[in-house]
Amino acid sequence: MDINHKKHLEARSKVLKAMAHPSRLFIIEELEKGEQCVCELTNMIGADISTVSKHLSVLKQAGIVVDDKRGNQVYYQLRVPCILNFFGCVESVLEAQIQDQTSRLKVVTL
Amino acid sequence: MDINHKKHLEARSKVLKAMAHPSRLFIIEELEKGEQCVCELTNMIGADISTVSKHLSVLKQAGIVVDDKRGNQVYYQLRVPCILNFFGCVESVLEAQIQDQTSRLKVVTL
DNA sequence: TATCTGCTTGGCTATATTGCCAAGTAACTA
DNA sequence: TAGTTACTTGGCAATATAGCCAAGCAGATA
Repeated sequence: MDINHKKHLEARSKVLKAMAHPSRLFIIEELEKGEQCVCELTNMIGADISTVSKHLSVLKQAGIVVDDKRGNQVYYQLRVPCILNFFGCVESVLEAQIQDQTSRLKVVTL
Repeated sequence: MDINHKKHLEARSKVLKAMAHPSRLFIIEELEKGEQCVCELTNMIGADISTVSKHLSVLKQAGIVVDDKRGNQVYYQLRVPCILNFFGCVESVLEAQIQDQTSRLKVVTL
């Protein structure tokens, strides 16, 4: 595995890691609908505003969102438009898991 | 955010989290080419075999790979065929990052 | 049977992540 | 100017993750 490939894998994994949290996935979903301020996201998520702010900074650091201060509010929006597509495969994995569980259940109840 | 949505986000984030490591991304890439035994992956990654085995068990737990013991070797393969597509969006994020860096460089060198 | 190979698991330490509270900052408002 | 709102940052404790070594186990081989 050459050094460039290694760096590329590290870069990819950082993006995935930034997305790999329920609240951050929720934020991404909401931002698909349009920009949102921190306070609105905080209301919807129901955690401390400092926690939400830190999640947003993780997403920003990873290049997934950008922020825009207007007045005393900060609005976040997605930086890339394709995140929705992104989940087709995650869903396939989840469906496969459900099939597994179902077939195990069948074995048990036979 | 209702409870079902929350569970769904948790399930999604578990899959992403399982993928969010350079060695595990490497494994996924290799398995796209076809099944591999633990020893081959270990050679390519260059870590302890126990480390690689644990990475594989993370991927298995997440439903991304399946294992098949043949003789005294264990072969792993992808459980879902779509992982390659999956990265289109990650790449967009990375490209956006590079654009950012480039434009910052331009500002500096003007 | 004894031993070797391929792999997994337990145990450990080092490091990272999460989420809250408290403190700090910036922009409005009285 | 003083106070309020919206947000970020620092600090802390709890928890999770990563990687190595050592030990265990299953299957092949002598």
